Amino acid sequence: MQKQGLSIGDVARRTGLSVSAIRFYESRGLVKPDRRPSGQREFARADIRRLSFILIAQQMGLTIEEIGEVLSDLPDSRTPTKEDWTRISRRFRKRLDDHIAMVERLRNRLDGCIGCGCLSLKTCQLYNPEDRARAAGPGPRFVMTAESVRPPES
Amino acid sequence: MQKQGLSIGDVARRTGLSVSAIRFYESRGLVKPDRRPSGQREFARADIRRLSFILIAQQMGLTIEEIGEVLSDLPDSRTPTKEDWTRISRRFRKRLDDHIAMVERLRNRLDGCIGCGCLSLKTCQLYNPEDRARAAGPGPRFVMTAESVRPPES
DNA sequence: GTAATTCCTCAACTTAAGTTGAGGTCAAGC
DNA sequence: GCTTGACCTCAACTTAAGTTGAGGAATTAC
Repeated sequence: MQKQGLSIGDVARRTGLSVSAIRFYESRGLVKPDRRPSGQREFARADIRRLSFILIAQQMGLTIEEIGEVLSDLPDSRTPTKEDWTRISRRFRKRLDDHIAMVERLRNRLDGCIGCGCLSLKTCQLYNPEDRARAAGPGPRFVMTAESVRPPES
Repeated sequence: MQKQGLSIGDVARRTGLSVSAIRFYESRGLVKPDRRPSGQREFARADIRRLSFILIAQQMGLTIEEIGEVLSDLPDSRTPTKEDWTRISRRFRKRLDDHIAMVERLRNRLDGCIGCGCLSLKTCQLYNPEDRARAAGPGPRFVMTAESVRPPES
């Protein structure tokens, strides 16, 4: 049982992440690898799970910052248990449910518009400005995209 | 019947868009207002509908470029009819359906993981690297976010 | 007739999530 | 024993969808 810990390259290979992405996640506090005397990073086996989790969470639309908050619920001292991870996964379930409900609402409203063919400013619900995302300001708009999360059979 | 056309400020007021956003959309070819002799933009009434449509399409996750392609299906010469708009809306319906299906797939897989509590590298489907979005490279990741599209009753 | 708006262009800035590259150290293979 | 290859840091670049501001012209309001 080699208790040597993994190099960043090992972790990259096992997670499919790029080395630069892993360093970036560290800079954001999502992983905290040890350092060897030489200064090189030394990851624990549990970090692979942590990093894989980041990928899943991103697929669900969480930002790096949000993921950091979620992960801060994991114990820092001991290696996380099944229960630790399960508790966290359950929260995601709610998020996905909310998201699906919202998209279905949008679809229903669009259906109404296809039906009436209106797309008219006064009558069409889709045009209701109150209803618009209040996410104004510079920077990219983050929205749902079908492409960004690939279906199982690519 | 004043056939004067609308100033950019008028259009901004009626759509809820900012003046700078409208100029930006013009720079991307999504609207093509006339110019007055003085150089000021002059919008047609139909442009309001065009711009409102952009907002809806964005809620559905289309990029500006994609929206430009969709809008290029509208006749440039005559004012678009109900049928023109309906045809375009119908395409969105498909997009939304695909998106919902994908998120539901993701949810089902997460359910499996909550059930087994595994989140284990070898067994958990969520960790399958093949399954990961192949959208690598710099720039922001565009993903579905529940917050970015506000529900009707804020 | 002038002051206050509104409009014009163009360049630079913003955010997120990383990538790319320069310049330099460390470890492994032969 | 030295040459690859892996690793280190830090700064600059990328994309999307706009915003902000400078510097100047046109409209409107009184």
